[in-house]
Amino acid sequence: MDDVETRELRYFVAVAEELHFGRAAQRLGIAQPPLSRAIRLLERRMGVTLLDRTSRAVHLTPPGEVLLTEARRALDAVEAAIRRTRKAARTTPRLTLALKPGGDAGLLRTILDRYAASPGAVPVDLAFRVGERAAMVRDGRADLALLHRPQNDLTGLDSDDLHTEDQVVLLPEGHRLAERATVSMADLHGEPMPRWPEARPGVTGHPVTDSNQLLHLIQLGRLIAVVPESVGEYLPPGLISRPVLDADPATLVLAWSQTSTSREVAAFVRAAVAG
Amino acid sequence: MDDVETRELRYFVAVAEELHFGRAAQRLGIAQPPLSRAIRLLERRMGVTLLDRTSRAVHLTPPGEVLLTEARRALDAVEAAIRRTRKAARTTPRLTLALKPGGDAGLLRTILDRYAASPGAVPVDLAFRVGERAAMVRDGRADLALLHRPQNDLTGLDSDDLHTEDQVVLLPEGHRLAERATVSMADLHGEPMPRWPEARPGVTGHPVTDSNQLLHLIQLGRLIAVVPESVGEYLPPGLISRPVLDADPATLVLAWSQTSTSREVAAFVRAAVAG
DNA sequence: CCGTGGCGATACCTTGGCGGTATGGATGAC
DNA sequence: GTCATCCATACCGCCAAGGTATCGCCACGG
Repeated sequence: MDDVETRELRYFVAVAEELHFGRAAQRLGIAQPPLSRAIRLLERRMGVTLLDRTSRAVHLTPPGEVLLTEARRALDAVEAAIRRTRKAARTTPRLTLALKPGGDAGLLRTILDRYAASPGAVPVDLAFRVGERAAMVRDGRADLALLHRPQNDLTGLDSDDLHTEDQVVLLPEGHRLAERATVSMADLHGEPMPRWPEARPGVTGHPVTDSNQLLHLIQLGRLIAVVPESVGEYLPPGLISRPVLDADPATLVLAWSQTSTSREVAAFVRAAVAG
Repeated sequence: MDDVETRELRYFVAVAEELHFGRAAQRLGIAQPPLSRAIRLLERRMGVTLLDRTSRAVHLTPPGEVLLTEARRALDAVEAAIRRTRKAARTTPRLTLALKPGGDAGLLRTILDRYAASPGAVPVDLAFRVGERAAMVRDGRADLALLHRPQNDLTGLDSDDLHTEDQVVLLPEGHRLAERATVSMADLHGEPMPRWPEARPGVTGHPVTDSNQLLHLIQLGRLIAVVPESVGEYLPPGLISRPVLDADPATLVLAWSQTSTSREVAAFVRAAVAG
């Protein structure tokens, strides 16, 4: 196979995202002509036209669309390789656990204590992120993450279930559903819902980036949200929660990379599921 | 992140596999000194010692082991990107379906007919492989594969179940279990079992590469094997099958890449599950 | 203890190709 | 028609990848 270098893939991704050679070159920190040449060379070697260029506009061809997706994936894999290698070289191993603030259903304290008491335990760093937690595990920035099934995409990850709980809907006071003791998914149809970063493709809704923002938007009557009941236990004033009887239960899972061979990750998982 | 090129990863993988700079250089078609230099440069940029070298032997360090695994994965991703892009560029699309000879439980004829009758159907190439079918889908050599769950590792693949069947054990005539009408998994404990190429990590057993070889080895009394009952229907002389009552049923699945956006793959899957 | 052979590292040179600047050529806006 | 925009082409300089020759180290045979 004619060798394709990561540099060429990075160049292609930049152009494909910008759809503009000049801006892409600027983003890459090189001049435009070498970029044009590099892309043309890549196309010749692959024997495929990746971009339709007129002097007015640049478009991706269908194979170009494919390469954009696949090249991003390949570049992620290269980055993950480097990160995991560097991590493996650390003399003092540590674990990084990615989680959403408040997204541990109250279990984390026990898990951390139990892990810390196990032989060979290493320090655990907590990385609080709203979205991107699965991506962090995939590319090696985190060793473990607390995710929710089915909300998160667990592709490429191994996981163990920690806890399943029913879901509730968060409503502003005075909402038309606030008088009901319980609601069903059908009642929520048409209501504006949040879309978290890194949700599975196909999920639509109002983009939100953190939970305070979400609570604020609900309080203002702009959104409602379905969340695990443990999240709905302590709410700021102006918000109420109601059980959603027919919502799929949310399962809190502990996830880690399928490629992990780390003794520390295995020990942490053991501690987490032991209870 | 300091850019690492695929060339450097290929060089590292070659050295890590050969554990010998001279042979690795020969395999790569370059001279030994540039290879030594490239590896050293890679180590400096990553800030990690990957290889312990004495003038007598070369060993992988623990981070080197990690990089070997991860670099292979990353190189596979790059290759898959190129292959899928080229495939997408073909003016006359085709589908490639990887399957094990006889491993279709008799369903394939119907599926192919139904797909061929669907609008927009394209020619389907069949790739008969014993192992490696999942890998073919992952790296783009095949668009679809018939696999068995839980025997195959479906990581990175989407799949739909086609058919579930109970399993039987294949025995040579005169085997100690041959007189029994049925057996249980416990009865098979300690018996020599086959290990197919590309089995999930952790599965142990006598390596076999094709089904004729397997049948022959069973006939010779060297092995026994648990297989789906459709495989055990027509057996060469000297072999008998007995139901294994408590074996997990084997599910024949149709699998394809999670990253596939191909209209043709989607149509084939629809045709396959429609019945 | 001293050759000898095997192997990776070092030194030094050559060259391909990557990136830069200048400019051309096509196209749409007015 | 004129101008602006934007990608392609032409040409140049330089770095780094690859080649050859050689060194230094170590295991092994005698």
